Amino acid sequence: MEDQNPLLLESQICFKIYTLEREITKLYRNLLEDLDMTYPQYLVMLLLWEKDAMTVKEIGKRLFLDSGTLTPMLKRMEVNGIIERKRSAKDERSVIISLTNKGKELKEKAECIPSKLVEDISMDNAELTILNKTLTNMLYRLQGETTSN
Amino acid sequence: MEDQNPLLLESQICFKIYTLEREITKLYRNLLEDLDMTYPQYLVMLLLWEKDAMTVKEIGKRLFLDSGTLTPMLKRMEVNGIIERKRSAKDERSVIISLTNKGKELKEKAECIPSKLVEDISMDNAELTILNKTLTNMLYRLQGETTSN
DNA sequence: TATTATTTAATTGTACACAATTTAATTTTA
DNA sequence: TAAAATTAAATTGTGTACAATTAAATAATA
Repeated sequence: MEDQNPLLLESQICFKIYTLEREITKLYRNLLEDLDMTYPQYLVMLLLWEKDAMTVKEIGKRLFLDSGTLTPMLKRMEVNGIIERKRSAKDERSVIISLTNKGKELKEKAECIPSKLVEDISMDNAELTILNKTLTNMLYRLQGETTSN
Repeated sequence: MEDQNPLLLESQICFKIYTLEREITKLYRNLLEDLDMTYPQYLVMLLLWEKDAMTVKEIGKRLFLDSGTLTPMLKRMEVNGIIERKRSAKDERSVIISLTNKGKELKEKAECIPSKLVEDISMDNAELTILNKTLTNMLYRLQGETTSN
């Protein structure tokens, strides 16, 4: 099973992660269609459902996204009426993102998503646990390099 | 280690894959900077270095990308002088993508990339093998659903 | 305290990604 | 063979990503 040619596309784990990410986004696209949000937007909502009212900075830190991505995305979410954006009174540099009532109400409709997703993926728990561990390990190594500057 | 709240962000494998994909793209960005190409463009080049002259259709099938992504990307690669695009004489609907001399010459400069990447990731072979297997499995399940329509 | 440095978002510009539609060419079939 | 169906790219429109820069506010310090 050794790889003769390191340039051979199929042998590359990175390509699989690249492809898998898009397949997963596709799954979420279907699951989130009713909620009228995208996967990255759903990630923001997960944070806010867990703890309402966070700054853009905090959200960026948790999702590893910068303002160039978040600012326009959060504006779209504001237009859709699921979040509010307002400057912090304490520190005018910061923008606080909080849920609207509509945004809060969506939580209930989203509760079923993780289980549906696990169903779609249809892998047994043992394998998922190993995968989770390996991904965590890999992520730790890569982010150790990247976030240290 | 069981998860109380299934909506908790950190517990989600999908988020890790989403994050990992961007970390990997970041690694490639650095490695490919000299070659003046992006990661998706590099994937196209891998295919062409392996077998020159493919249609857009074939490339899309291998990379799971559609013409909405490929057409503008291939045009950029053409502008950069690494590939050529021309209509097939046999079937005017198809566009054949082939390497220019500059594109062929880049292969040599790219030979070192996989090893550098493995170095950056710095995971042992056993773990990489398991990861590869699990990713393949997961991909098989997801694409089995998605590509069947 | 006035100046400098840092921090937080926003902005600008480039490059994917993909759904949906359009256009042109080729096949199929009535 | 003419009409209908299919196929391959291109186009249109929306939504991330991210590097690099800018603007405004706050913190640090000379």
